[in-house]
Amino acid sequence: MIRVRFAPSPTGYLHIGSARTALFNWLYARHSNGEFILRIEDTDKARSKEEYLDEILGSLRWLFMNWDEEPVFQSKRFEIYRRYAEDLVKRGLAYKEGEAIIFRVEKGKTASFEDIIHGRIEVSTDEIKDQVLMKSDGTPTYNFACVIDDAEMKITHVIRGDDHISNTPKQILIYNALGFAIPRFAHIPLILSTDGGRLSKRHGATSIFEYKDMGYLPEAIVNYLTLMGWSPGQDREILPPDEIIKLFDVKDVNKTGATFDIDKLSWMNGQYIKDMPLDELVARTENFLKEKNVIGGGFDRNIWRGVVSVYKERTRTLKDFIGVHDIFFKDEFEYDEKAVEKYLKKPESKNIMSKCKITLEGLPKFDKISIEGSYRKLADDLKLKAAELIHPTRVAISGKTVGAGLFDMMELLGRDKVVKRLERFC
RNA sequence: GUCCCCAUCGUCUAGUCUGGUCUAGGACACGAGAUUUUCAUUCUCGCGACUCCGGUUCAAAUCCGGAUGGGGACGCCA
Repeated sequence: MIRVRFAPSPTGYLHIGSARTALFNWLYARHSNGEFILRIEDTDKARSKEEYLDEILGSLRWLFMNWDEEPVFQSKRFEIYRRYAEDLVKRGLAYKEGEAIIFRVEKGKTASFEDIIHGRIEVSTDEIKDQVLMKSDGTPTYNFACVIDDAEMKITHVIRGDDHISNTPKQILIYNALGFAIPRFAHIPLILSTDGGRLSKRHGATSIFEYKDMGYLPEAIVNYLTLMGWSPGQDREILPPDEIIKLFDVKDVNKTGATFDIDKLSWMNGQYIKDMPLDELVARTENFLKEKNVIGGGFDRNIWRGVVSVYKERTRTLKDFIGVHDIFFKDEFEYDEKAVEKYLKKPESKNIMSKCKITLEGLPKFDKISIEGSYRKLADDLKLKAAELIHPTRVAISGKTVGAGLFDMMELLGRDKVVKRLERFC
């Protein structure tokens, strides 16, 4: 039985890099019918916070990562670490220095391990200093608690970031001293920020919930993150979670650090929006708008359904739907100044808008086919190109030069709103 | 500074293990064009990379060595 773990430290939000580490663990567990365990590394009492833990767990759930057992908290296991440390002292493998317990590293040896991704890695123990096991304040160090927990939790594969490669030889020494079986290790490459170096706050959003907030879908994030360091081959890129689970294997993860590219994430998010069944997208956009407190009195789900269906092909994030919502359900929305200037401030503009208005008021039926017919006829009568009516109308009713098909928009808005908005420019 | 890891288009990657099918494939971005009432959709085309130097070989992106570059670690942080 394969058992992997994700071991976050609740001293900050779950960021992109950690989420990817968690994801690779989770994918590997699900792929191999194994177990995915959570261990909370809260030994640093000063920095660990409950709210961070909640956010981390919430982020994992949001990204579909379910775990199989109750999470293990290191803060509840201090006695266990102490016992192991005392035992090492008794056996002469560690010594006390004040309240601290320190592991003695024998020089002139080699600490080595076989990494699933990198192959064999060897380090001379001459490079390794004696290691603090228990700190003076009675808490264990990372490398000590990590070894004991991975062993006691029967973790078979330790999948973690590249930055832990140099910790591993130290941990190997402790595994051996304690007589524990050594798990398999897979050190996955880090995610870099655009200027190289670690991903950090300075270079845009790093926390998973910020991406949620920006209107990215969890399945798109999972898909995108998986592709940073792994590829299913056959030039495939859009893969729903189920498909990824089927194909993913840690041994296929590559060794090179990857730079996070939000443009590609956005493109991918747009693909997921485009391909999502309409009713699901309607529900999800509605939830998103509710969370953002955008939805007010005038909201109508049937109209929204129509709106979503004409906009879904051209929308990249859920957040884009906020502006769309406002156009259809609010009377006051932003007008793009330049667009107004370009299409509605010409000498003849008022006259044209008036004619449009009168035409629309006279229509027996206000559906897109009738509207389009009337507009094309009016353009003919005025000896104008249809575009010369269409563009100003679009700006007048939506404030923007871009959007869904104009006649779709007009039908969805309904005659009253369209006429009122045209009046603003008559 | 010491140790470790890595090295294909601007970015993510395929190919590297098992050398020839790679004058290096795909995607994002970018540029041009087409369609469309506009566009943020779609389609077509284009741009664009094997870090360098040696070696092995009939043949190297692929194997070996070195250099350079980048990243990581050197905490009683995790």
